[in-house]
Amino acid sequence: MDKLNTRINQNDNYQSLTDKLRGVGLRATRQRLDIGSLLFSGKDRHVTAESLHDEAVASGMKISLATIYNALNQFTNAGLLSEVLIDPSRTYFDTNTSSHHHFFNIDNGQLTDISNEEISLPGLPNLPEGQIIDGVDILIRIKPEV
Amino acid sequence: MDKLNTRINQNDNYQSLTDKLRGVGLRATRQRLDIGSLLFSGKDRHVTAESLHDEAVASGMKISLATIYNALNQFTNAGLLSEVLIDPSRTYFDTNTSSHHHFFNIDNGQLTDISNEEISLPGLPNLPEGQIIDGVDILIRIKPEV
DNA sequence: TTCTAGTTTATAATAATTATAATTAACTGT
DNA sequence: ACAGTTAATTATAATTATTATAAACTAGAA
Repeated sequence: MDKLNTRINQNDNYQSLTDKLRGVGLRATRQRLDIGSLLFSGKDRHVTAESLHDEAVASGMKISLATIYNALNQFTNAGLLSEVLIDPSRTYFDTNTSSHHHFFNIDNGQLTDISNEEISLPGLPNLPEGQIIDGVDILIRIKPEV
Repeated sequence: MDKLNTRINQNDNYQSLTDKLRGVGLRATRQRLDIGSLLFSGKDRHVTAESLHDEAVASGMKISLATIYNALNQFTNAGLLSEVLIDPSRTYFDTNTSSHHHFFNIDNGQLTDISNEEISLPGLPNLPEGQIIDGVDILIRIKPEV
């Protein structure tokens, strides 16, 4: 019954997550719900596969790293996450999928969102013939003064 | 003498490259001169370690991939190249080290420079307290119309 | 020319990510 | 609730990009 209670509670707690996953055509598995509970519980987040796996393990969740990779890629393809270009040696995922940009603190690796209202790009260059914009990424690298 | 002629011709052709390398504190080795001749012969270029190695081999140059990696990183540290954030799975190097930005054609992977005059970013957001800008990267992803 | 610190290179090591294939679990219809 | 089908999970191997190692080589100084 401990197991049953957990199951029931999880289903309760995860109902909106379940809807979210089904809404994008993904089965609501325990692992995806657990991952989703870490990613989509309020504030926006930036994670790597490894950081998220560490966090899941620390929370007592039983999920393999392969599943984390799969889920992050599936969530991204489904539009629940977006990929951020920060560091060629690691892929970062952002729970904020709206159009926005980033500060990257080169001193400590911290990533901060910049909302679209805080920045403007009025003078867009002429696009090559026959091409249209798919997206714009602005990364402002910052460092401590002095 | 064939070998000698080659040596002499290379020294002639590579004189300005030799100066360039010495100017940044790097010895003018045959391999660095060969790599430099591919990178700095006029128009600006975007390369990966592997693409440059393929090109060097195709030109009959005898350079190991490890040396290409070493040279690209040394050139970058010395300011002769800059690194571009395009694709987390590969590092791109740009011979254009002035402040500028990029179009990235998501359809064919082609990278094109956008000069600073073609783009403007007037409304910079407020920086976090005590932080200053180290650099700004703008990447405009484009794709074929329709 | 000789000496020495810096360089090259084959190779091994590392690190992030993806592929494989067998087990397990979610959904669909009954 | 049940069975059947399909998809997901996972341990593990494979792959890929990159960096480290250490021995052989070489550029530039004396």
